[in-house]
Amino acid sequence: MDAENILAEHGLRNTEARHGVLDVFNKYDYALSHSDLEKELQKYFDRVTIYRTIHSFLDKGIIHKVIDDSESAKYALCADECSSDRHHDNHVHFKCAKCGNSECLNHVQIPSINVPKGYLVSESNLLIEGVCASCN
Amino acid sequence: MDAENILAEHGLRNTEARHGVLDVFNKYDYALSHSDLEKELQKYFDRVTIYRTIHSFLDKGIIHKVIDDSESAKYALCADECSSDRHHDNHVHFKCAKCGNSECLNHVQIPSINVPKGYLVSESNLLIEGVCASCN
DNA sequence: ATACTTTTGCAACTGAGTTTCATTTATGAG
DNA sequence: CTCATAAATGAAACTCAGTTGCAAAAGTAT
Ligand SMILES: [Mn+2]
Ligand SMILES: [Mn+2]
Ligand SMILES: [Zn+2]
Ligand SMILES: [Zn+2]
Repeated sequence: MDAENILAEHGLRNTEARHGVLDVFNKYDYALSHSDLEKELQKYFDRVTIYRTIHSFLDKGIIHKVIDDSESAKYALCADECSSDRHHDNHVHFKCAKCGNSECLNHVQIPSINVPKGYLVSESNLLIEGVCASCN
Repeated sequence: MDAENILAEHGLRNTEARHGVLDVFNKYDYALSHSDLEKELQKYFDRVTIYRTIHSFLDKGIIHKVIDDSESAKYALCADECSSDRHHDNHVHFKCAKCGNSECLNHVQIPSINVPKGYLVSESNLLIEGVCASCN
């Protein structure tokens, strides 16, 4: 799906900054931080605009946060039909110790876990660290 | 085990700051951030000392990092015999949406996951979000 | 084309974490 | 116990991620 349609379907105005950010996400197959985006886009857009774009994409279900022990937050495109109302990003994330990239293992589901009595689960987040297929 | 022994066993000098930080960790049953520690200890020690204490405890295997989608890092005491050489913190972490606390579910192991061909796993980190037993 | 609303740029700000260096403290040898 | 040495601490300054307020610019519907 092209950038214009993605924006329209999630109720966002079609602006150059959003288009540009989407293009960068499509260009890489691993999760990107604000500074990754800024490296490619700072000639065109202000850093605050990039932060705000990340927020609206998160909010509308265009991207999801990839939790990672690194200092700064990373984000990746949602694979399925996520929306403001509901994210279905129930897959495992993999962080490579060699290249440092974190990627979505979209086809590896997070197993359900038995928690102790009294606890209620709403969502899970699983990060696996190791060496990725490209670096191995 | 008392603070002095914990420090000695991990090859750290017995100082007031380290003793104080250990006491705060023992006082709470959930993971603490630097600012949580600072709230209790700022009258006695400099904030930089608290940062450095966290680093040496991490390094020596006295505490481990609790990964969490929150802005700042959190840490918890290691339950088993962890050391510089080896951490055995293979348990699930639980973050409560109500109270905001993250705790170690020390008795809930992270299951092993089948990753795609070509990937090598070295460690896993599982965060479950929901409502904790106290808030439920 | 116009009016209205959202988005953007810019500057200033906050908060987490780090670095440097001089001073103080813990520890082990004598 | 005293002293020498290495390690730990405090203080100030700094870096980097992320946020806020506000005026200007751009998108959208009529
Ligand atoms: Mn993902
Ligand atoms: Mn833990
Ligand atoms: Zn890799
Ligand atoms: Zn709770």
